[in-house]
Amino acid sequence: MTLRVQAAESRIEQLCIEHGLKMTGQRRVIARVLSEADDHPDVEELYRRALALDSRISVATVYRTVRLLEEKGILERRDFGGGRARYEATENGRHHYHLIDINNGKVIEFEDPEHEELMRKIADRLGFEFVSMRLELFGRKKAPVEKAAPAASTTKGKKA
Amino acid sequence: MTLRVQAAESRIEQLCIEHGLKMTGQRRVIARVLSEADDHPDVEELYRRALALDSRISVATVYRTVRLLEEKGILERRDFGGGRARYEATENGRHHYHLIDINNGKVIEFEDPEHEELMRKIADRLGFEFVSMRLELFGRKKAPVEKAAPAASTTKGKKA
DNA sequence: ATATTTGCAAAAGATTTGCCGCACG
DNA sequence: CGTGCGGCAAATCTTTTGCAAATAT
Repeated sequence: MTLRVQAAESRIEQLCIEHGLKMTGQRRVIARVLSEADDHPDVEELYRRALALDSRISVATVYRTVRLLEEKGILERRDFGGGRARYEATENGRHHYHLIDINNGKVIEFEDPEHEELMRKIADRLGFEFVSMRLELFGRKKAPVEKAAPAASTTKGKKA
Repeated sequence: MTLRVQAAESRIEQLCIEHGLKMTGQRRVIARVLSEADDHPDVEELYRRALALDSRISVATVYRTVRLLEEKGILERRDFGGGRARYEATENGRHHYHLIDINNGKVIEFEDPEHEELMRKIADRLGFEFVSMRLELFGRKKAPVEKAAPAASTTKGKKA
C-alpha cells in the first residue's frame, strides 16, 4: 500500500493546484484558513487567522491571494455592509444564502436547493450561462410570540 | 380648480418629506436625480448629474445624502464589483434583480414576482420580518446559436 | 431662533502597488 | 535557474468628518 503522509492538502489548496497556481507557503496557509472557515471572514480576520499558523505572512499577501482566488472563481466576495469585503469558498452546486439581521449585522445562512435551479433557468432564458450568484435577505428579528421583548440585547451584538 | 404650480416634487422628495427630512436645495436636487435615474449610479455619477442641475453641491453632500436615504430605506446600495457602491431607489413590492455580465460588467435587470413572496416566507420561517433583499446573478453571455463566436469584442467592452 | 445641513479640505479606511530579495517548480 | 511571489511601506481610491458659515422650519 502506498503511504501518503503528504500534509493533507486543504480543499482550497486542491483547487488552487487544479487551477495551476504556484503553491507558496503563504498561499497554502491562506488556503487552509479558508478551507477551515465556516463563516465569512474579511481580509483582516483572514490575516489574523493565517498569522496564528505562520508568522511570515503580510496583509498585502492576503489581499493579493484573496483577489486571485476570486478571479479564479474559487472564492466569492460578499458585502454585508460594514465597509469590508467578506469572503467564502465557492460551493459548487449547493449554494447557500444569507439573511442579515439589520439590527446587529448577524448573518444567518439558509439553503434552498430549488433556488439555484431557478436562477440557472432565468440566466439561460436571458441568454447567459450561469456562473454564480449572491442572495442577501435583510430582516428584523421578530419578537418571540409571547410577551413583547425590547429590541436590543437579545443576542450578543456583533459589529457588522 | 386649484392651481398647483409648486415645482412638482419628485417621488424621492416625496418620500423624504414623509420621513420628516429637512428639505434643503441640494437634497431636492439629489432626490430628483435619483428619481429620474433608471440605472444604478455610483456617488460620483450622482454628483455629476446633480451638478448639471445646480452647481452648489459638493460630493460630500451626495455621500451624506445617499447614506441618509439608505438608512431611511428610501435607497438601496448595490455592489456590482468595481469598488464603488451603486444606488437605486427602493421599489416597494415589485423588486427587481440584477444579472451581471462578468465579461463586461453590464447589468441586466429582470423581475420575478413570485420570488419576493418566497423570500418573505423564508424570512418569516427563520423568525424575521422581511425588510429588503438583494439578488445578483453573475453570468457569461452565451454565443448566439449559429456559428461559434470568439468570446471578446461581441459587445462594446465597458469597464466594470 | 436654533438645530441641521453644507462646503471644504483634511482624515480615515480599505485595498493596491513598486521595488527588490527570495522561493517554487 | 528564471519567473513569479511576498514583504514593506508608500500610493491610491473611496468614503467620512471637523469646523465655521448658511439654511430650513
